[in-house]
Amino acid sequence: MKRDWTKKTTRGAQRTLDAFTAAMLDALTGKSFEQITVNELCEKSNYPRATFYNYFDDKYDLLHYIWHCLNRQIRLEQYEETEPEQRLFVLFDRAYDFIEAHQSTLNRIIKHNAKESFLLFHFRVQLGDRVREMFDPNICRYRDQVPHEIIADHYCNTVLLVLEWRFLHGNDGSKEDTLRYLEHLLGALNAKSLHEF
Amino acid sequence: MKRDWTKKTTRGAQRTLDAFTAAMLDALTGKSFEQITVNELCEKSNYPRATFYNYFDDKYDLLHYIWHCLNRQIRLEQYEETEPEQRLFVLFDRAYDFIEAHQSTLNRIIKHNAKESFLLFHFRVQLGDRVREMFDPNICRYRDQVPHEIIADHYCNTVLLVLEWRFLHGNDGSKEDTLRYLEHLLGALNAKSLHEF
DNA sequence: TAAATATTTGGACACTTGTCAAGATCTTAG
DNA sequence: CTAAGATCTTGACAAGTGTCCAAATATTTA
Repeated sequence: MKRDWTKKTTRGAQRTLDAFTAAMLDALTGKSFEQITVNELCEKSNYPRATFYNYFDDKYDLLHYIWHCLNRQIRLEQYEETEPEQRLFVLFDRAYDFIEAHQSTLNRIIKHNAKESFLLFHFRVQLGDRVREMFDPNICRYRDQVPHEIIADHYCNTVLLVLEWRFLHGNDGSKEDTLRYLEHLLGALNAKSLHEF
Repeated sequence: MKRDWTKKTTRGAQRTLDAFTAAMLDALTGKSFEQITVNELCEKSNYPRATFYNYFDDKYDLLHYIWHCLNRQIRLEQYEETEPEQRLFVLFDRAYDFIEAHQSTLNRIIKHNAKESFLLFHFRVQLGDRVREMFDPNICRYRDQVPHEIIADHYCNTVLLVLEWRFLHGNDGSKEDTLRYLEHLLGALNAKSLHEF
């Protein structure tokens, strides 16, 4: 990470970042991530190698940047307006809709990256960080019995589990079905709150 | 993966595999995985580069081999003798004891690899594959309400979550405490079976 | 034991990687 | 509009990567 992605960028820098992002996403629809080289990304985007390294440490860093941008598109800020017990549903709802909207691109990518399970791993890590903020110690129920970090990670894991089952493992099914699975797995912890919704 | 690790190796081959394993583990106690080069592993183990590439595709492949060997040391075969409902406890029990036995080595490694979260990711993937075998469709309860792959992954995730909290995130606590957290998180799905144990 | 077969070794090769510093170009405040 | 300052481009570099092949060594088979 050569720059702070949360800071504003100049128009020129944004153009360059967008070009590398597009080059990577384009490359990913044709081959696996491991096969992609920095040279190739520079050829696709018509930038010299040194420019790439101006922005990113390596191709993994670019991937993290891309996940970061996509992650930002999942708007979870509204959870502040909702009851704590319903934040889990907000997370599921927003993430489901977001992934569904990008499903065709996603399918093209995983077609060539079925075995590169770490590809989406860092997307998961980043989302996990945000979810952990949603379920801080003051909000988590059962905080006397189980450490709140465990609760937060467990929520995050479980939401991502059902989403990955639905979108990554080629399973069809309605949003309602998927939600039902989620409710079942977390039944013990907050059955009431989810069912009430 | 240049060879089938499940097949028997000759004495000479085993000596070579052991040497590269030792070299990698030794290197990992001094620097991060990313900083380690194949050249370095060959110098440490006094083997030529070509020999390394005889056995492994790259350093990631060696890491997978190491996880594979460690994974084999966690004996889960006994689950066949137990009631299906208690297999989850067997998994927790064996994995806890195993990690505890290797805690000092583990600590030295994560000291230099705190941010390389993918380091243990593939260990997790491999263990996940074994856990999925433990909870096949014929065994999982609630199989009519939630797909069994989801149940199996959820079990695996949750066991690994509490173990990672305990051993990777620097939290102290007894095995009993850790088990209690696990029971709580999975309470809805099999509270009875675990409590009965 | 000796010949046949397989594996290991060392060096050479083409390629990728990440860094650097000097120069070119774009931005923006005055 | 212009000059200072920021940003981008460029080619060269040292080091790492993965493959190949022929010679050396080890293992198996007759």
